[in-house]
Amino acid sequence: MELNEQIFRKSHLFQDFNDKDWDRVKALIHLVKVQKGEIIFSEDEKAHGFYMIQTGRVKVFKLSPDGKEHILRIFSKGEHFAEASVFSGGKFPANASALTDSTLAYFPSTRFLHLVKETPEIALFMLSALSRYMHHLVNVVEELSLKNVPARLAKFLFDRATLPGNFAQERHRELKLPMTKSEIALYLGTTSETLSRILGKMKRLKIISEKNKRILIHKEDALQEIIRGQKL
Amino acid sequence: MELNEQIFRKSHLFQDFNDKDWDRVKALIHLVKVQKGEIIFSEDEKAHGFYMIQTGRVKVFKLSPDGKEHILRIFSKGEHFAEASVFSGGKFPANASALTDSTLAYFPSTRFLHLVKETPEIALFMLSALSRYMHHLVNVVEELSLKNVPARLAKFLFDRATLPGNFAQERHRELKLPMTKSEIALYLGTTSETLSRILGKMKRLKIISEKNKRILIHKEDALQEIIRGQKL
DNA sequence: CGCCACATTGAAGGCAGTCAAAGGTGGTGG
DNA sequence: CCACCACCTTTGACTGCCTTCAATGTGGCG
Repeated sequence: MELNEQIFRKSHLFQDFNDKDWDRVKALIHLVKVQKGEIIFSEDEKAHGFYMIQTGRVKVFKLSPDGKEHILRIFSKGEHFAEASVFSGGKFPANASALTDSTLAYFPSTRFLHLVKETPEIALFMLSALSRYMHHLVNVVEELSLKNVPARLAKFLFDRATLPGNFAQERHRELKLPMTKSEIALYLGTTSETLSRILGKMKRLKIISEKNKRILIHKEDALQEIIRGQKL
Repeated sequence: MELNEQIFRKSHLFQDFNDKDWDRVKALIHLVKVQKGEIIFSEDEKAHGFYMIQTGRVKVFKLSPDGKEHILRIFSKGEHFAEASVFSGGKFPANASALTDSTLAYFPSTRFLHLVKETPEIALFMLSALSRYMHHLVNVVEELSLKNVPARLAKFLFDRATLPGNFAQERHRELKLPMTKSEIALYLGTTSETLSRILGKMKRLKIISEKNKRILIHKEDALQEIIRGQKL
């Protein structure tokens, strides 16, 4: 196991760094290997640093008192998480565990803060990254409180299908399900049963179809209507 | 109408600034007067700067396609909002309007970014502020998806009652309602009718009582149980 | 082949939203 | 000073989305 620099130098956090700055960042990194299912950190634990993924996938999630789980986000190669806790100087606001065996680059708070103070560009990159994530969270709040489950699912499907990398020129948009349906349900703040029912209804209405873990979107306009609140 | 410097110099964003740095910040400010109900900015409008409140109260909210509103947060004197959009360089993620006649200090993005580049301390303060707000948003997401309305209300009451400034040594915790009940309902992602019913139930169970816009908490433990998911 | 996790389907019940109407409250102007 | 008005709050009845519980179906893998 060793550091794969390319992955990190391509990340939006470090992409504009010159060799000198990058060397200083690199010096901070501790590589950490975690196994599938392993807890990386827990809510309310004192935050000591943040992570960037070299290989594998990690989920960041909240637990309710009775054990119900809501996945806030799933991170994969090149993405970083828990960076906010470095600056708030407090506790982790959520839990993180590995979905697959993973290798993580760990950046300790104190040394990283030191670096930021000496390199204002880093601060601006991080501000930009945090701002974008905040924008995302605001949208999550909107969807949870203002939209019903069909709308949230429709948006999820549409967003995934229009990601760069999926061919938009095709007659029908298509997406690969990035996680199990149970996980998607937790991500959308609902249950697998409800998700299954709504997917079933969409299939019956021929809005979508499914074929070995891939969803085909047949009626993009109908999907848009549902996102806008049109009842299914 | 003129700039009240003290309010801003006491804010956590600028509190550690010396006179020279503050003068540079001050030079950026445009004072803006808005009337009750006036829109300050709208979602998806190009973000051009951020605001800090000199007097008055402002709500930041999301609208669903059919006009339903969810208040993300209410800001008052000395607080700043929309700072994230400065760094993401994109659009406002939500709407803002004045709850009362207000005077706002407006900081244009480009000039402020310039300042940040030259003053690393500001960057750190902003990182810290954004991190805390993100922490808050993550909690909002948790509550919306994992907790029912009674739990969200109970947490709201408890948090308000334990704010520094409210006397914790009193036998019964107490809080002043910071906004109308309708606004609280929107803030909690529910309706005024539902809020009214739940408050009524809590009063009937003698968990709380209300007396001219103030809530008295009689059974703190019961409130905690409700936060933890105990049914009302 | 049989296990196990994931997925689907059915039935039942509850939480909360909507609609409607009545009661309360504060502010304004006559 | 009080009457009016606008807005907020409360209460009732009803509806429906979604969760929960339970049972059955399915697919991958040792």
